[in-house]
Amino acid sequence: MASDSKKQQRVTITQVAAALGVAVSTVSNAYNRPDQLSEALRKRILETAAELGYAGPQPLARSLRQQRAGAIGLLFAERLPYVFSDPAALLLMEGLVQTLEASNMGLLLIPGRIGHSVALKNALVDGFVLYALTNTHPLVELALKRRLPTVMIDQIATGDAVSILVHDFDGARQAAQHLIDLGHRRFGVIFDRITDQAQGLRSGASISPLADLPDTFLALKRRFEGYAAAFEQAGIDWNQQLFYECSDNSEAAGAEAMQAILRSGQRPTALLCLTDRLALGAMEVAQRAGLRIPQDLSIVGYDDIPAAAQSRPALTTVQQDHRAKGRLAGECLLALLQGDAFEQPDPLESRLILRESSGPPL
Amino acid sequence: MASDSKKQQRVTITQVAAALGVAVSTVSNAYNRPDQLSEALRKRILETAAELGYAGPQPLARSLRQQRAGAIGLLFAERLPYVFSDPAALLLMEGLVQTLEASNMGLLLIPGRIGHSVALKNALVDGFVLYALTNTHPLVELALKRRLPTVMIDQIATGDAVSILVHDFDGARQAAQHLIDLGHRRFGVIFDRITDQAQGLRSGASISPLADLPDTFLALKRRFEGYAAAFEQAGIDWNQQLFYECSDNSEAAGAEAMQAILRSGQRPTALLCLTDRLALGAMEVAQRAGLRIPQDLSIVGYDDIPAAAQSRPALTTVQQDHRAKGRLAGECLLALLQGDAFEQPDPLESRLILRESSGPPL
DNA sequence: GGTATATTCTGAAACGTTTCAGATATCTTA
DNA sequence: TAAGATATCTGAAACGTTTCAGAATATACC
Repeated sequence: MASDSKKQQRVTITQVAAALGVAVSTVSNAYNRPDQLSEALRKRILETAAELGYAGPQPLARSLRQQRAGAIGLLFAERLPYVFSDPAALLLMEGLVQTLEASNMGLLLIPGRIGHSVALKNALVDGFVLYALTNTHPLVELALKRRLPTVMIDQIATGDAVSILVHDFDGARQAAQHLIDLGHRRFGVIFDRITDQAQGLRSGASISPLADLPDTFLALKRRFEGYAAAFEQAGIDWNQQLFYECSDNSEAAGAEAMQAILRSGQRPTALLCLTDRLALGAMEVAQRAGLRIPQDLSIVGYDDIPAAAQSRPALTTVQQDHRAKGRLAGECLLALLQGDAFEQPDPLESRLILRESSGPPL
Repeated sequence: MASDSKKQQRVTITQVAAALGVAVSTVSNAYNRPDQLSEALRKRILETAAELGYAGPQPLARSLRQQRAGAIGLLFAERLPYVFSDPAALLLMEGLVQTLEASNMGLLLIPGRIGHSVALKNALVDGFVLYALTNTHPLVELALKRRLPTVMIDQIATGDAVSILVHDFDGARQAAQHLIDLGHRRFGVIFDRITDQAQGLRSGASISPLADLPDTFLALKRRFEGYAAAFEQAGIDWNQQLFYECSDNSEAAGAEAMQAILRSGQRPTALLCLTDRLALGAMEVAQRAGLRIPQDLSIVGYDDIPAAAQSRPALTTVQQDHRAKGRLAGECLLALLQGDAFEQPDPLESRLILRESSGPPL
């Protein structure tokens, strides 16, 4: 009996059954249906299992048989570590996990490096949540190929998927309208990357919200449209405003944008930032350059991440309930898994939160 | 052919093979070993698969056959959503995910509600990372029962598991020594829950670091011992100090602790907090009560979370590299999975970061 | 033309469970 | 005591792949 080899053989249910001379199904029942066998035999089985070092029914085999993985997969455009530094994403995940936990489901974070999709193809999940992806992203297609229940956040669902949307148009329009009402006429707009190579300062024409950008985040597009609607109503020429495309969504990127805007010579009196992280980075640089906020420059963000309320001055921003978004995504996916009647949920509200970073221009 | 029923039958590799009159193994090879069949046939197979709506080899079956899940599981004492609000845990996860991503491994967040361990028993993973658990926590035992490669963070490993440890004793001693050197003699110590019911203000004797608390976090114990060592060397009586046991690790809990300390009448000149979150909560309350920091009260934290550098005044604290800790955990686990030679890694460094929240007593 | 070598494809045995219809044995009930 | 109900256990068929030794066919070489 050469058993103590380095690569120890895993003990299986069959061996436990053989050791006791009972049927495999009886051992299975000992674990899963205690009412199906006598208490005495069950106890003997569990004891023998412990002696032999049986680790209990192997989840992979059980899952194959039952055709369920007990987890849902979260797919994300950025490299995985990034998600842990993004406050909005974290709140969303918190909400998602809250719902899943109640159903005893796990959350699998799937590494999504472009071009290397093996992890996605092999992910042991019962469904997907797609987040921060554009409709044309290669991972989306691959995920849909899996033909699992799917919910897409901030994206128009394709196929049988469910969409979780927010009223981004309204939120953005409120933000722009607020600044217009305060008397602003010259704007800077700072936004996350929409092209492969972030282009920095851009002309308004090149990113007209109506131009069909090849591969754009829906939320970003909707927000542009909201800004544009407010501009148009006030007779403000979109093409005359200053735009800056960042390389990513981070405070550092926002800071870089602000520096470029300062260098540009054109001096907007108000900044519309497509995320709070960009806004906070820009604010810091503006202050360091001696600008008073909001007297010399008004700044309005988007998302209302926790840091927005704590900055000095506190950031005026558009609030959306990221946690609720995550919870809703989880609920929709669980409903889908149960085969419940299919129904697209209503878009979530977003509303302007007035704080200290916006005021009338001097 | 009643095929379009509600619960659509999943297409399998067998059906694809049958449709083309080729062997199942050939279809499998078309997906996994393109060099094993002619390009022409492979193309036909893939086309037929697409027509039939075959989603590709089902991961569960493949995983069972290959005996690998392609993910590792993270186990956590707190309810799952909590982890997303804990800066130290997030940094750790970021590091962990960074390592895993490089090996195309996913990270499964396992819901760990006590008493309901079904998710843990069924988790489809190749190994575990245990974090923020005490050695006697029921989940630990259950995880070890799975007999998978395991790394335990901030915990002495049992069985074949690997331990990731930090020099907490040194870090804590440095923190206490720093305050002693500044001239402090009366201390308050604020710490996270160590008993089922958090007890608030406690006597020093009841939590003597040498008393064997039944179910304590190792890191917390080591930090106590570090404080105690510094106290003893300076002739400061541990039992005369003021202790407060919080109900959880949060800013709110730290705030509550500070209020209790203020009400107690005893007024320490310095506060040793076992985490930065507790320290920041306490600092806020102290300031609101009119205390100047550090003149009226010095505060030293532990962890060096990002918020520590940004508080006013910036928090003096003990730094540990949470990201590196997560990375190391990932590397150890991957090595274990590969069957590499087993070796306990050295504990990580921790060192005092001097900032503005500590100074000589008035 | 015959042997050796590639190339392409196949069959059957795993992987380790759960499930469910049925086989025994035991208990009620009239 | 016969018949029905109940409790306990069994056997075999899935679940959907991958793997690997070998069969069949084509290609190369002397």
